[in-house]
Amino acid sequence: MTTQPPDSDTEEKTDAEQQNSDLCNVVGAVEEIGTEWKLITLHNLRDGEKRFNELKRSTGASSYTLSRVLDDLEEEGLIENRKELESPVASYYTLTEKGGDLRPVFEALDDWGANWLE
Amino acid sequence: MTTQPPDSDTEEKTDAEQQNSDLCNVVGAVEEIGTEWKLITLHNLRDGEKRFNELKRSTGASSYTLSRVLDDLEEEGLIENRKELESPVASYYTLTEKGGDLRPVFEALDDWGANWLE
DNA sequence: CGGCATCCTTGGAGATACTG
DNA sequence: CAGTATCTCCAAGGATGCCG
Repeated sequence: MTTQPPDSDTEEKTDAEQQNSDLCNVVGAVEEIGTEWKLITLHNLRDGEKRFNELKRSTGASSYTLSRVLDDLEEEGLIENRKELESPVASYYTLTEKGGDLRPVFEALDDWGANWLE
Repeated sequence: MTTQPPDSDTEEKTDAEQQNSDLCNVVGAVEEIGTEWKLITLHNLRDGEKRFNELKRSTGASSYTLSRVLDDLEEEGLIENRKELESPVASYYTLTEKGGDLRPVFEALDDWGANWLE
C-alpha cells in the first residue's frame, strides 16, 4: 500500500464485538464513530452545511487530518460532500440522514457535559 | 457522596473548544470520554460491578491497556474500584453516579446502531 | 487474580509546503 | 479554497514476563 491513509474496507468484527453484538450495538457504533475527531467533526455539522475551512477552524483539526476524517465519514455514509468547482472552489459538507440521526447521541453527551463538566 | 457534580469552571479550554463551549458541552464530553476503550469499558459496566478479568474478556483489551483505561476512568470519577485483598485478590469496578449518567449516551448509541448498523 | 514494567510496533496527527 | 504530499513525532496499545 502506498501512503494510503488508514483503510476502511469491509469491517471485520473483533472478538470483543462478537461477544456483545447480540446484546446491543454500542460497540459497533463506537467502532464506527468512536474517535474524537469523528465525533467532533460530526458535531460541528449539527447545524447544517459547512465548508472545509470552516470545519478546519471550528474543529481545530489540521487540513491533513480533517481531510482524512471527512473521507472516512463520507465513506461511512455519515456525511455528504457537495462541490462547487467554479471560481474559487468551494466544498460543502452536510450530515446525511444516517449522520443526522446521531443528534440524540450528541444531545445526551451535551446533557451529561452540562451536569458533570465545566 | 464524594462524587460531586461540577464545581466551578477551571478547565483550560482548547482553541477549538473555546469556539463551542459557549454553545454546548459536547466537545468537553468527547474529550473526557471520547476514546474507544473508555466508551467500551464504561459500556461494559452498564449492568453493574465487574472484576478486572471479566472486563478484560468482555472488552477485549489487554491487561496493560485495560489497567490504564481503568486508572483514567477512576481519576475522572467515572468508575469506582473496590478491592478485596484476602485470599486470591479480587478487584471490582462499578460506575459512579457520574459514570452511570452516561447511560443515555449509550442508549442513544445503541438506538442509532440498531438502525444503521447490522 | 490483578496489574505493573518493558519492549516494540503502528498509526494518529501536527507542521509545512505544494498544486489545481 | 480545498485539498494532497512528506516528514516526523509521540502516544496508544499488543505481547510477554514478573510479582504480591
